[in-house]
Amino acid sequence: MNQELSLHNSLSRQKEVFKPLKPGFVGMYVCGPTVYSDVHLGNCRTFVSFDIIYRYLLHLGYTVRYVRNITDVGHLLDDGEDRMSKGARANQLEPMEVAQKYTNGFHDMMRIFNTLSPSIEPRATGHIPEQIEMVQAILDNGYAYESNGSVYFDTLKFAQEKGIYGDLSGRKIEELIAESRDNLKNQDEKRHPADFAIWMKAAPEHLMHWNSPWSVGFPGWHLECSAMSRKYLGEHFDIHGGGNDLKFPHHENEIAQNVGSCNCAGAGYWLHTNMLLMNGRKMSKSDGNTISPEELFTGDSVHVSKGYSPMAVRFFMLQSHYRSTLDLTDEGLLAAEKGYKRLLEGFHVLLDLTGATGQATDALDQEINQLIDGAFAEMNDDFNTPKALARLFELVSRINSLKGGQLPLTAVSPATLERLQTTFRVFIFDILGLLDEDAAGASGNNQALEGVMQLVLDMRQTARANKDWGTSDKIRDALNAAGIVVKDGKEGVSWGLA
RNA sequence: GGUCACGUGGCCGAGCGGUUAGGCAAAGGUCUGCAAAACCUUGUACAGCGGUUCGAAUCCGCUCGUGACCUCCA
Repeated sequence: MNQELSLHNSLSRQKEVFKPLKPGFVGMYVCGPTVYSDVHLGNCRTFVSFDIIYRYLLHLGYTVRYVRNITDVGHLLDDGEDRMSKGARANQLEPMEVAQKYTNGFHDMMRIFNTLSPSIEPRATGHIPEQIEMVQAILDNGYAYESNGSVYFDTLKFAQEKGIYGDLSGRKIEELIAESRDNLKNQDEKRHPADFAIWMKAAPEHLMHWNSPWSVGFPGWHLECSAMSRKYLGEHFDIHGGGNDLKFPHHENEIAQNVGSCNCAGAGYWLHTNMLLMNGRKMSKSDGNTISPEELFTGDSVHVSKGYSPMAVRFFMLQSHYRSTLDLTDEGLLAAEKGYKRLLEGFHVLLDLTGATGQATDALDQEINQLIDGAFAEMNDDFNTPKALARLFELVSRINSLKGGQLPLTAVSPATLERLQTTFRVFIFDILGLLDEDAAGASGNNQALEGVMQLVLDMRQTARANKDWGTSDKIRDALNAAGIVVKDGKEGVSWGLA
């Protein structure tokens, strides 16, 4: 359990042992959503992935400052119009009203998926001065030039002098020269196609704009993350994360801006999550290959046969590694839903286990401890949730066997049983961030149902004792029809929601 | 076109040179009044063709296929 944490660093393209800059503390920046439309599932997968990473770092005992921004400035469209203001005009709303609406929706969805809130959630529009300062610093260092009120990053000069441009995304400046398309707006203002705007002069009708030394305008595409990560995490910090599709140009340019402004590289470890696919293609809001979280929950979509609960979906995501693509399919979701229930049911059974009287030297006792250690070891290996889950499921088999009598509790020590119970609780709820959906529905405000079920099952037991199979089966079938499953065990009857 | 990934048993999905991944589904068995649940057993998979190696799903090459990035995108 005291193993080191290793993680895959996109910069080196290999696993590295994680060493925080300051022992005990971790600074992590994750690129957040652009709030000009509803979140979609792909976003959710990424943020669930980083939620696991955040939770596991906390579990390891780190004090983590988790910064995840809200992009409410918007980015340039091909026609040069700011996305935020475009949405505003279409809906006759203030730009900030649009941003707020979708920010709220994003927060609601993050809550539904049971992700922890970041420590700081800075907004791009709230950090215009910091961004202007960074533009100025880059200009002062000679890595940007002003052109017609806009300021562009001098990518070619930066690449030649620093020699690091392209390190993250594996690109070469020569290739950029050859491949860059020339259909960008203000192309003529740029010295080189690979140059990118860090300050844009606003067109007169542009709604979102601010004063700056160069023009009334707005910050460039990639600047906010550089400015805000530095403000809250410093010139050097530990982890920077985001979706794979942000690697280039967004993250590459972020690094360039960091180095270009203060000669500091920003994050030491770059983590990238892979894409959520549907029908084998990237899920994307721009090309319509998408299913909204709501549609997935309600089943109101041609892509699914039924609705899936948020935790079933979260579990589905945890069954693959964050660096692998994950193909959303109805069959996959169905399997995940059952697996999730099996895991939670195993936890419930485990809580009721008592009477462990074995020794730590018993083979079963040792096996259980090894599986527990294994689950943590898998998490330490680049947050391998699918493998950790595999160990947990092997433990579920042991747990059920202990309950059913196929394995003896006399071969498990009290300490190990307690460790197992603690581990399951910690793993399922704290690390994997799952919620007990059954418990939420069956207990708490549902004391009445508990009482009724107790009565009904008592009556059924009486009937069974009298070999009145007609009555007992009628009760069972009626409960089944009502969505309640009766489970006859060796030591009594239990029930659960189907 | 350039760059980079990936192609695993019925489905999903781990795997990073030698050992059972795991989940779902399926078959047989145990348990049960009958079921359900649970437990046990079973599948001998790694796109194709070569190569390296005592040994390859795992390394190398080629072929085919799919995808991502190169343009806003998690």
